[in-house]
Amino acid sequence: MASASVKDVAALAQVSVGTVSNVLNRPEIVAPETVERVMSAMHKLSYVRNEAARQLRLGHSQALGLITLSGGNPFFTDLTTAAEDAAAEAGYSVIVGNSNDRRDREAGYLGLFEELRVRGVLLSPVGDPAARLRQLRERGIAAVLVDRVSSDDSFSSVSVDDVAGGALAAAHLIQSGRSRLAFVGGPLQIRQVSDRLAGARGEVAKHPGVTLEVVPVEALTVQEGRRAGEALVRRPPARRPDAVFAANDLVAVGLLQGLFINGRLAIPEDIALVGYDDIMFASASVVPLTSVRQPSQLIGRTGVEILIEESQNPALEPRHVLYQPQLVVRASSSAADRDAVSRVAH
Amino acid sequence: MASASVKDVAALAQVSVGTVSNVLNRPEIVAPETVERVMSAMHKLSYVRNEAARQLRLGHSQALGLITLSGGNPFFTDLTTAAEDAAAEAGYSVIVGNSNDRRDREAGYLGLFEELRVRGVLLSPVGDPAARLRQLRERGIAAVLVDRVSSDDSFSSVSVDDVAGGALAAAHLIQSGRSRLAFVGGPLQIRQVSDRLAGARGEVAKHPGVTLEVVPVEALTVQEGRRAGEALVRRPPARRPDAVFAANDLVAVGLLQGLFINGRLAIPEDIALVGYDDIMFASASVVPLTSVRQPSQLIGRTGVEILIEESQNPALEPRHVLYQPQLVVRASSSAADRDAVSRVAH
DNA sequence: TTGAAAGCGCTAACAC
DNA sequence: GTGTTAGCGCTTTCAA
Repeated sequence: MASASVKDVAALAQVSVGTVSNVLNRPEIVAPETVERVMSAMHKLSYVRNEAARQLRLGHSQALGLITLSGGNPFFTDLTTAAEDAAAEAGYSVIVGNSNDRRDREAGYLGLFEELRVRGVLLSPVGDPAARLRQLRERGIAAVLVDRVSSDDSFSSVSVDDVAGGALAAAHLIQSGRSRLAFVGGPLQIRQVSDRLAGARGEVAKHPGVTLEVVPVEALTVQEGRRAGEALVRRPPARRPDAVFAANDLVAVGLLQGLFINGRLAIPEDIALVGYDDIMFASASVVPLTSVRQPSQLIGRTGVEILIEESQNPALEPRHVLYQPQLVVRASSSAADRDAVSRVAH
Repeated sequence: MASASVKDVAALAQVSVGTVSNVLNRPEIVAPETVERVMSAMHKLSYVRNEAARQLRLGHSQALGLITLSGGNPFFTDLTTAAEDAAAEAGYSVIVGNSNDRRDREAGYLGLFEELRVRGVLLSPVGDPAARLRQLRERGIAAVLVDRVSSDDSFSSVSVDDVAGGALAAAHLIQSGRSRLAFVGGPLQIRQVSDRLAGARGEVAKHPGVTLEVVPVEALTVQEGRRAGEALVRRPPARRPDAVFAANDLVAVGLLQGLFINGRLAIPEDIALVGYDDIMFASASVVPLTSVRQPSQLIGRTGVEILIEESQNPALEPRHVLYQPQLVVRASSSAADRDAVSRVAH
């Protein structure tokens, strides 16, 4: 019942605990015959190394912390899986926490990771945690941001150009002949959200006569998107936008439910819709969704790689990797695409 | 740089380390004025408790392990979130791992959790890990299964009646007038999959003239579903099923892509489709999906609650909680529903 | 190649 | 109320 320790193994194998530790960590320096004997003792006692003791002695764990904005968003699950794979290859494990866009939850995980003495933290920040991250750095914990923070360039970042992505979406809508755009997203403290909006604004500014309205939502979820869609439907038609850019695909899917399924507006005829992330459900939604694609797996993998390098060498110059997003056009913004599909349906 | 320890705090506050430990763990037994002094010293040194040392001393961690079958499946993300909430309320944290239906990955996480000396493990098993779990139990680590394992009733379980769910789906399809059913799912070693199939088989057996074919897939993913759909499309129409029951909604969404979007078959006219889980994308898919709903959050919460109780009292009798699934009918299996929606679209 | 011993930071039992 | 101390299981010098 009480777990066997190195001591028990040593006793059974008739060697010292130092030798047991050596077969665990540097088997090449101990005599093959001794290795054999120790291994068999471990097996007999079903010995399992105590990670806490190891970590206490070493001064830090073999884990990385990852804080995502939302566990339900396929963009982050893809990113997470890739991060775990990259970490595993380097012998690290990953502890994942979701802040759900809340500063207090982010702070909570940062505290937990600090107590756990993780080697580094990869995070999609809510607001601006730079001060907190500097404190972790003091303690030897590296940090890499998914999406850089404005106030402190001393932390490496891996991001996608969200301003460019927002511009891409708005330009496409304007080119399709739309002039009353709405941006549905929030909270604006999230950089991804405000950048996508800024990109769209920049594009709108280039086209006189085109307007952009902001419809705020409390979170980037299907539910909030549906609520926003229902509110839009209740407006008199003349006051409705003719195109909507959603801050992510979850919101876009919710808008589809609110506008199309419940609200009975035609997409894209009445309102054209563009989402963001190109999650795997985008192409299979009730009206296939035009979306801005991000390389989620690449972001996760690159982030972990930089994090591991920096945790091993804190003196490294911070790096800022910026990937470019890509527009994927489908039926929700293009009548041609819509008809191609709906003709088949009947 | 080197982290401050209780010793440093004690020195600065001019008390002993025992007192520092007491303000950390039982502040009510130390004089208010002393608490004050110690707290301020902690703050000055930005002291953060070393969880590894605490855990080493205590003999176990304050964490629970959770192993899901798939991180990309919204059913499991819902379950996970609810589990985390329930754990947090009781002062535990949750470490999550995805086995992706692979035994070796499941074994890997079980090993990691054992090294971490977690208090308990909640898992959706691949195959039958009962022997391994008994070994963890020896070490004082409790286990609760999401979906019970046949070979050992001594572990508590929280599951949904998958046999009933499969019967529900098949009965609905047969009642809608279909007679050549196909079940798309796999691997069959996963209990959820084989039970859903068994339920469907039982229902089919009651109706002479109705057949059920099994179309195996390697994993319950959108990609595998799409592949299966494309294979079905390539068959001569007479050899195609007139109804498909997918082992989960991810597969169903993939089938929708393969059959409808790429294959240009009419859903439900040519093939009626039923999925499983009722994820939030089911109602917003290209043809809204009929699905069997499971109480994912309730499962996660109940599982954690039982786990915590059992980790505190290993002598408890194992419990088996069984929830009932519920059929949600949408357009993918019912022409009436489909027309209601598609009429609006034009 | 192996053994002996110190010490990582913490908690809890016991003494004062 | 507070101080002293042993020891959790491990790794890593240093000696032999």
